[in-house]
This record gives sequence, structure tokens and C-alpha cells, in this order.
Amino acid sequence: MTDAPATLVATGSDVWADRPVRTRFAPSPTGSLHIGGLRTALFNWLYARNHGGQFILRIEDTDQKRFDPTALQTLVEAMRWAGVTWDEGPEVGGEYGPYVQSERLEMYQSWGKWLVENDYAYTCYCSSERLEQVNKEKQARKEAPGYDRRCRFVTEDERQKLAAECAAEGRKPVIRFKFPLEGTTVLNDLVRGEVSFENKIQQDSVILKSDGFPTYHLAVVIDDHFMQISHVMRAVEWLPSAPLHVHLWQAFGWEMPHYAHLPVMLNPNGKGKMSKRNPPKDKFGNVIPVMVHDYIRSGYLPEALDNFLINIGWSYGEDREVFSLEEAIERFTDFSRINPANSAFPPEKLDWLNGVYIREKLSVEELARRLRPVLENEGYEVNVDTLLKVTPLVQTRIKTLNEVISIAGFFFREEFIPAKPEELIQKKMDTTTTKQALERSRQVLEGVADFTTQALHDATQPLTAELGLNNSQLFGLLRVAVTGQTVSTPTFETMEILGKDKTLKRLDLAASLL
RNA sequence: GCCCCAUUCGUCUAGAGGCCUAGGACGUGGCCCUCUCAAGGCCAAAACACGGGUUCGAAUCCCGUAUGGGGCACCA
Repeated sequence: MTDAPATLVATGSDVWADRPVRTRFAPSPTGSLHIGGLRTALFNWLYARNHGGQFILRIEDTDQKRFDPTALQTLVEAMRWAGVTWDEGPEVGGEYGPYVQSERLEMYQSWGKWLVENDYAYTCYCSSERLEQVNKEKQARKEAPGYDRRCRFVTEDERQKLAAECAAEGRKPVIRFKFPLEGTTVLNDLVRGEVSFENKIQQDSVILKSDGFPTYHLAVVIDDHFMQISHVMRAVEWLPSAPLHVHLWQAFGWEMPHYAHLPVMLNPNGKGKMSKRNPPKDKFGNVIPVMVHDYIRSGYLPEALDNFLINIGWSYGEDREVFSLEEAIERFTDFSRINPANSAFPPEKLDWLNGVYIREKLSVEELARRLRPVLENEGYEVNVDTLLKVTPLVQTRIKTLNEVISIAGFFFREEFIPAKPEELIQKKMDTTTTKQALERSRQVLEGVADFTTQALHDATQPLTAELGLNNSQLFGLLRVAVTGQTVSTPTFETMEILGKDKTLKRLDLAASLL
């Protein structure tokens, strides 16, 4: 350790070339899954699947202060919804478990102890008050903040004295890593190439907390080692702490995996990363959701969200934006198509893509199957026959499943909510002409024997000439009368599905309201 | 403040020294279609951050500057 080379160039070990690809996604369970997390998971998953390797889900729950007992279930649900299947992890097991860090505490503690015994780490007895004090003083001297390494250079006698003080105050010490004081650490990143760091400005980070839990740094290296992870793909926010991880690998003498630091997703305006606490807004001021569950609730399709996310920071090539997960797997052979630059989250592109999937990738039956729970959640009684007839009508008109409510919800409502009288009156018309058109149309429609779109259209068309109206006026009027809304499914198709009885009643009602 | 990373149309991106008069997509605008709204078709505007090198030749390589982002916790 003391005679570490001045420059340590760390590249993932060659042994991985002969071993199966094993990637992992290691979120901390603090609620639903962050949309950026899903993308990271997707990239790892794609790479493992491309190479016929394994994808592992590991839960990093070492922060007791943020413990949320329901979070794991929510997280698992989001992953499953997105179709990101794991070969090892919670609920599926695996031979390298447990896959929840809080169940691996003994391991971290014994390796932490090993590091201390082998002089790679030391016990630090400093109180948080002292740490604060040190930082304050450093700040006053305009020095970089950070721990002053007092406990690292203390003599054995002093150490024992500090230990006693610490115990007397009822505090528990922490373990800090002895970061090399000089030299350079170079990480060979798979998407960025060589990234180098000056050792002297690094910190002696805490690796084992006073509550006996490890910090991310210790846990991640131990787990990645024992879970035989070959490639670590994680967000760039981890790059600055990568040198610590490099030295941890080095200290343990383990084969380091390959690292690929992924770009982060920024707010749509490019300012700051997407966060739950400061939710981004679109140009109209609407909040753009950050958690996967928000997208589930808003009526996005998993295949569309996946496709969308994969397109940010990675490209399929061949000028293609729409592709299946299978096609993405086939193309995700290496890291060369990953763009190192951060990117702004493009919400309108997601809406477009979701629309593409709804109208081009889903059969009517499949779309109807997905629309049903949306309608039912809204309290509607869904008649399957009606739904199957309505679905093709909404298919080209909705971008999210939820939009079916506003455009075609009236099909599934028992009571009819008529439009306001002024909405019935079309351009260049008035109450009298509108009422007249309504009554005349009713007369004609009553005589239509088979109530089909074509027959209805044919029967109504001559009325435009008779009443001196254009298509837009007459048909628009009928739409509002029959659906109660100005934007809806096409008029004659709607009448056909509603049937003669309801259609005529609604025309009567409309006329009576004028 | 210090460290690290990045920089192609408004946005997501293609681009690995000549294929670039810089391609695709979203969005935007226009036209067509049209019973509303969509969908669809056609067209248009729109970018290599800046300055120096290297080279016969640079969006592509190097160096600075600027800008943006990330990180500097007993959070991950």
C-alpha cells in the first residue's frame, strides 16, 4: 500500500473476456423507480442479454435513515412492468445471494476489518461536531473541504485515548479508507476512455459507518466481486468516486470489472438532472413525472417507454428510432453507440412514440385489453363488445391510454351529459337554424332501418343541401348533440355504436335544450 | 472554491480526416386529405460553441477559452 505506484492505471480485468458477462442494476429502494434508473437498468440488461450473460438485481438498502418497507415491492413492480427481467435477485434468488445488502452486513464488516488489519483502512473516532469544525476552519482558510485525516496519523497511544473518549461519549467509530496521498489514478472507462484523478485531492472516505452498515463504496466493491460482475454500467455521478473504488479493488487484490459511466438525463430544459424533489416542467408548466409509476398511471406503454429511454444516450443507428426490445438487444453488442454527453429529457418525443406504439404496434384486441383497466379505474362499467367497437376509433386519436376517457368515455357512461347549448351552434348558425337542423335530422335518422355508418352518412348527406349547410356545420352539430362533446370519435361511427334509440333520444334532448 | 465529464438544428441523435451542399427523428410552420380531433401524405425553416494549431484536406485529431452538467456526506 505504502509503495503504491505513482500512477495506477486501472482497466477492467482481462479475465472477464473468458467469463460470462454479468451485469447488475443496484438501486436503493426509496420509492418507485426513477426513470433514469430504469434507463440504466435497461442498458445493463441489454448488454447482458446480447452476450447471453446474466443480469442481476441487487438492492442497496444500507441507508437506514431512508428505509421504506414498501419500496422494494414498488421497485420490483416497476421493473417487471418494464419487462426488465433479472436472472438473480429478490424474488428469484440465485447462487450469489443474498441480493439485499442489509442481509450481507457481516460480510462488509469482516472485509472492513480485513482492510484495517492490512493497513488499507483505519478507525476514525472523530465526532461529527469535530468534522464540522474542521470543515469550518478549512473554509475560512479557503481550503477544499474534507476530513483532515487526524486518526490516520495518530500514534497508538493517542489512538487508544481517542477510542476511550469516543466510547465515553457513547459514540461508535467509523472506518475510513487510506487513500494514497500522492500519485495519479487513471480509470479506463468504456465510454470515456482514460479518466485521471490526482490522488492528493481525494478524501479518506468512510467505508463503514458507525451503525455497522457499509457505505456505498465498500458494499459495491464487495458485492460486485462476490457476485462476479463483469461490467458495471452506472451513471456519471459515480465517476468522481471511481478512484476510491479502484483502490478498493486494488487493496482487496480482486479482479476489477469493466466500468462504463453513463450520461445522465437532465431536465427538459437541460438545467439540472431530473429529480423527484424538484420535478421538471414542460413549456406549459405541467409537471413532468420522474418516477416509473407516474408513467404507468398516465397510460404509457412499457414497450414505448423502454424504446424511448434506450434512445436517450444510445442510438440504434440506421436512422431508426422505433425498434423492439429484441432488436435493441441484438444491437447492444458494446459501448460504442453510447453517447458520453448528458441529454435533456424530451417529453414530446415520448408522447409521439407512445402514439406510434398505440396505433402501429398494437392490434385492436390488444389495445382494447389495455384500455379496459383504464376505463374501469375511472369507475366505468366496460361492455367488451362496445369496447371492441370503440377501440379502432380511438386508436389513431390517443397518445396515452388515459386519453380514452376524455375522447370516448361517454360510451361507457350510463347517464348522458349533454353539451352546453352554445356548443351545439355551429359557425354561422343560430338557435333557430340549429334547432331546425336537429329536428330535420332526427326525422331522417328515424327512418334509417339499418343503423350503420354508411347508411347514416348516406341518409344525412342530402340534408346539407336541403338545409343550406356544409358538412362541417351539419355533421359537427350532430356530433355535439350525440356525444356531448366537441372533440370525439367520428360522428356516424359513434351513432352506429350507440344505436338508434340512444341517438334519437340525444337529438331530442339537444333540440329541447335550445 | 476545487476536481471530473461533456459540447452537431429548440430537443433526441447520425457522423470514427475527404462520402458533409452535415443525414434521421420529435417539435414548429405551410399545403393536401377531412364531419371535430387525430392519423396519413408532401414541403419548409433550423446545428458542427469560439479561437488557435496538426494536415493537401477537420464536425471528426491536439491545445486553450467559453458554456453546460456532474461530484466534493457516517445518501446512494
